[in-house]
Amino acid sequence: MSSITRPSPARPSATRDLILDALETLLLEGGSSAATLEAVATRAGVSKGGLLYHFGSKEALYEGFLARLRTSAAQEAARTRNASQGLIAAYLDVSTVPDDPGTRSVLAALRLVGVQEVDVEAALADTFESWYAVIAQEIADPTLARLVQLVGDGLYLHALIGSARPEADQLVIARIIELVAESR
Amino acid sequence: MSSITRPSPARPSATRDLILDALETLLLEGGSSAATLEAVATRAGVSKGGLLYHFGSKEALYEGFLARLRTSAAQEAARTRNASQGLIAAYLDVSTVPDDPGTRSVLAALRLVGVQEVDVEAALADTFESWYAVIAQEIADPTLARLVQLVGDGLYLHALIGSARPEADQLVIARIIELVAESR
DNA sequence: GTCTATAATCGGATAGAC
DNA sequence: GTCTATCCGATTATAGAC
Repeated sequence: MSSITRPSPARPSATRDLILDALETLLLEGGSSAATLEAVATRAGVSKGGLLYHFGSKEALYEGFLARLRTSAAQEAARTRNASQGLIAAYLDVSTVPDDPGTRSVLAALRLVGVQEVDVEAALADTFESWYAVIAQEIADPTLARLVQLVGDGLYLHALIGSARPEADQLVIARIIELVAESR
Repeated sequence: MSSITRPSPARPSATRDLILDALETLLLEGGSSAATLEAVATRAGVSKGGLLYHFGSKEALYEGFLARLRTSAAQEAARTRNASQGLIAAYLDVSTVPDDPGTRSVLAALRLVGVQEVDVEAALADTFESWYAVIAQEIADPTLARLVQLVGDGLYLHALIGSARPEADQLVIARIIELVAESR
């Protein structure tokens, strides 16, 4: 019966994702003030009106972005969970790679912290939480697990402000791996 | 000769600091979008025109804020350097206290990351750098020093998104202290 | 030094054609 | 589903009185 012409407005359409990609890129380039509806639309190759068909307001746009962040982070965490070996190293490494899709989304979301329209903080907290679950599965000692998480988050913060130190950070990661090995 | 009526516009006046305090508070409460010139002026108890006498533009206002961040962070680092004993614990503890004046300024600045007008990232990088210098003075092993810094920055990030875990984080801090002690 | 207009611009959102 | 045109409110910045 319900073969509606207009697809359920909350579901993946090609344009929807293009728009969210454009938003992400603009957030990374110039923060939330650069991400005007006009700019996002243009970057996505549609008009402002076209964008507003998919996301009825700026708030809806932000919510769409955070929804995608949550689901993709959860998926990535699940995938990593199975990869199992070298999990900690992989987790810490990815935090230092600004080109990784997951890292890009998190860094973009970090630039959205503080906006009125949506609760970015909660979405990020959930994201970090889903990764902590993966870490905790590998490290029995909860204090050490939290320590690993905090180092990873520190790496994110440095990626955010562009003050990473690749060589030093690799040594830190190696040291962490040692600590984890000793704890078993 | 030059006994100008108007004080050198870049120097501390009571109102100037009130305005910067107001900006800081508004950034913490509602992010950069909440910090309009009007809102900042009202919060500081002056009119928009009054504010613009001290800071000729929004960019100038932001620069004033970052300048104060740099100098106060440098001063705090210098002070801590002399306190010397329990330095690492103090450094990590303060990262978890959102009421500490220094922490407040850093968190406010973090909410400014990505704005067009000024280079917030560079100011924050300098701030973190001045603390690293203090840490490195206490910890001979540079890898361990960086690890301590990363944990501290992870704590900042969690303070930013409101996902700190006071008990767990205290245990992590205790563990770090042990690691530092062992390394001597 | 501080205030009250006021100008100029920009961003979000609606209406309606195609 | 996408576009153009338009409206409206908010925001930065200026001008000039006190």
